[in-house]
Amino acid sequence: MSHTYKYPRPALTVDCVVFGLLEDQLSVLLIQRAADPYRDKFALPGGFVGIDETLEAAARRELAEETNVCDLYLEQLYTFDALQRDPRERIISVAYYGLVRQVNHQPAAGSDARAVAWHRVDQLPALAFDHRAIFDTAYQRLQAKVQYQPIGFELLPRKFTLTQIQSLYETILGRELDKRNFRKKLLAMDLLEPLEEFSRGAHRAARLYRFNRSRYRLLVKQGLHFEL
Amino acid sequence: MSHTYKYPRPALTVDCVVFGLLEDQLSVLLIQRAADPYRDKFALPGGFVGIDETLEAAARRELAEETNVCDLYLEQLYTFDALQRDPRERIISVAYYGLVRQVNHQPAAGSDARAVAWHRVDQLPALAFDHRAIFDTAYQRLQAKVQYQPIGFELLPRKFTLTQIQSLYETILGRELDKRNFRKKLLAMDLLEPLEEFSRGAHRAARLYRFNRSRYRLLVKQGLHFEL
DNA sequence: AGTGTTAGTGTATATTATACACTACAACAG
DNA sequence: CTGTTGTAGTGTATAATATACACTAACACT
Repeated sequence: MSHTYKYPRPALTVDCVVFGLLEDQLSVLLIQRAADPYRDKFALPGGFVGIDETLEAAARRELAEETNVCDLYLEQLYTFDALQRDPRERIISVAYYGLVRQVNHQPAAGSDARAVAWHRVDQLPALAFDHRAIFDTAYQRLQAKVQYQPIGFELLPRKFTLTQIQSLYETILGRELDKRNFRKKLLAMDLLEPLEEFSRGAHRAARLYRFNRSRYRLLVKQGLHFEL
Repeated sequence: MSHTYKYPRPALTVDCVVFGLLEDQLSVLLIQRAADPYRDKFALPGGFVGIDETLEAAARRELAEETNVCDLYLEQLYTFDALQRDPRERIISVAYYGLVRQVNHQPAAGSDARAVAWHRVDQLPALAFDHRAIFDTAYQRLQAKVQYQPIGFELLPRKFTLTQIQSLYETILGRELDKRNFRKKLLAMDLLEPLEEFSRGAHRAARLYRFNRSRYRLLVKQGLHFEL
């Protein structure tokens, strides 16, 4: 199981910036490395790309192996290529960012990872390699994207209240939004299906909504685009 | 000069979608392949990434070698990773898109290329590999990006008239724009320096302008962003 | 001197974004 | 069972922005 090439090739990895809501705080999934280099340091989950798998498949495999997280929205972010980003050898890494709906399925440490945990984006520890730069790129992209594509819903449960989604947007964008204007705009897009279900708990119950994915696809086809 | 790795690695290439204006038509730089696979077919310029060069450096090197084009705006586009995109072996390609100011420096065929030429984007021939998909992605990105970042200027000479830039935008976006509104918005951004020079030719001379890059950077820092 | 072609300019209207405050309802405590 | 507390839910007036639209100015050429 050894392979010879005429010219030396950069190694190829994927790294994943997975966002989720932990106690209503935007958080990122980090592992603590079990091996050198950067042993014990925090890092993004990721690993080498097999010869017979797509990048996205590699990202999903590594996430499952290292963190036990699966079934998530994943999208390619950027390819990081600095010459010295890894002290071992030349490694080029294709970064993906992901959104998970429930932070329920507790992440479980797997191979290569001493521990896995969610970390609030405003309280990140120092990261290994150039992972801080990768994270920054992902966070910027999330902030930009959330304003013109309805990906925020990927972070919420399938049924949610308008208040929930508003506070999600406030968390991501880092600023407050006007309740009435937010609801007006959001409902005007006609992407949310009101349900006959209501939230339970102390205080007045709020109506639950569901994101209508097929309606979204239809609107995109017709040239209309979501903008918040 | 032979290298052994424990596990097989995908090969890594860069491909470039270089846009330019040829006779006022948005065009793309294509080579005609000199070697198999896809010998004689049209393709995007590109090639393998060396172990000691960044992706952008590889893109610039390949462009210079194959097409003699240099000094251009270049930006990473997307990484293409389908399993069978190359019939020879597993190759992952990082695509870049570029904008060149003058289509003067006639492209000259170099290694790997039988011929190099500009092709209007609305009259592209069939392309080798998955290069059609790469081109489509690049064109979409250009159309999207031109509306919120002033990259269009990279396609024009350093001194240009308002009519020139308007018709450039019309070409890229594929629709007509209102002259007065376009000028109003563009000038309101305060990114163009009016010069005391005028175009020459048949008919009334038009004032020349210059893009003020440092002013642009300043505005971006202050949170203001270009939007057309 | 006249003709043809492009350069250059302002205003009125429609659309969209913003700012803002009260009532309705449910749970819980007493 | 009633009062208190905390969240849900709703409309309008104003400001800002986008759009639609037509004529005069300047130069080159005949």
